[in-house]
Amino acid sequence: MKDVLSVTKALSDGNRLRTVMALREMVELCVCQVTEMLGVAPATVSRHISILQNAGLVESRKDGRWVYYRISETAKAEPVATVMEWLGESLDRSAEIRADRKYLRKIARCGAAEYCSTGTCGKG
Amino acid sequence: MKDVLSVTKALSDGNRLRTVMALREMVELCVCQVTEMLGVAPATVSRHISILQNAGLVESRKDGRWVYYRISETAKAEPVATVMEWLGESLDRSAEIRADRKYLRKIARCGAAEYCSTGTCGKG
DNA sequence: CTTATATTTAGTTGTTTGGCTAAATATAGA
DNA sequence: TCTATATTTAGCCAAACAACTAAATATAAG
Repeated sequence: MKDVLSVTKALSDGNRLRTVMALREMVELCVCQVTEMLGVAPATVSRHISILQNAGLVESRKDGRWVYYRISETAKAEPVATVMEWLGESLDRSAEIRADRKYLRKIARCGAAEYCSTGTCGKG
Repeated sequence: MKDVLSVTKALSDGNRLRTVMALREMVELCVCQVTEMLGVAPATVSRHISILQNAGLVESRKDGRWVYYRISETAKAEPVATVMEWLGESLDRSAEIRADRKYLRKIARCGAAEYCSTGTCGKG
């Protein structure tokens, strides 16, 4: 039951739901990009993502100064894929998630690194 | 997003997960039966069940002094059915849920009313 | 009508959780 | 090496939450 609880608890916060949906949309994002999207402190985002990671929903890849996160392979396979499918069906048309996607498109125009460091890509 | 959060929050507590699984197993249970199973105060169970009900996961039927709860029709239909399916796949073999089922079989030998009121059916 | 039982609501308490800032860690680049 | 940037960890605070008890509500039965 602990495994199931770690997943439901991970998904029982609005900022974490937004993060999961953003990763489903963009395939891969670094912490600073998620931070921009959510509008909360980097430390807070880091903690949210680690909760998603401990639940097995996301996995990471380190590249220089950046850590990129994406939906984990186990989250794409059964039985957790069932939940992810439900999230998609239930949130794809949600106003908050649509607004996030609009914002993410702006971020995606530049590489993650450029976006985070230079501020030359509409950041802020 | 609020709807999705109400469901994930409802499922992010161990006693509520046990309650949902019990209702999946037994079709219908009154508050006092769930109270026996969980081993917490009736008021606590009542509050847990109302959270499940507000999330649309269970529905009730009043019969005299008793209020019977069962998995709601909307929880059996898409898209929420997807989540319920995941719960089944993930928890059917869980130790806690198996123990609950064993206990529920004892309760099921008598009617709900008899079990709760008389104490002549192995209650306690 | 009175008592007993089932459930819910109200109010209290300790724990968990989400947010912050500050400090620590890791890496890139001057 | 020294500085700047990205991320994480630690520590703090306020809000949310799960548990309890006591009281309120509803119904059945004597």
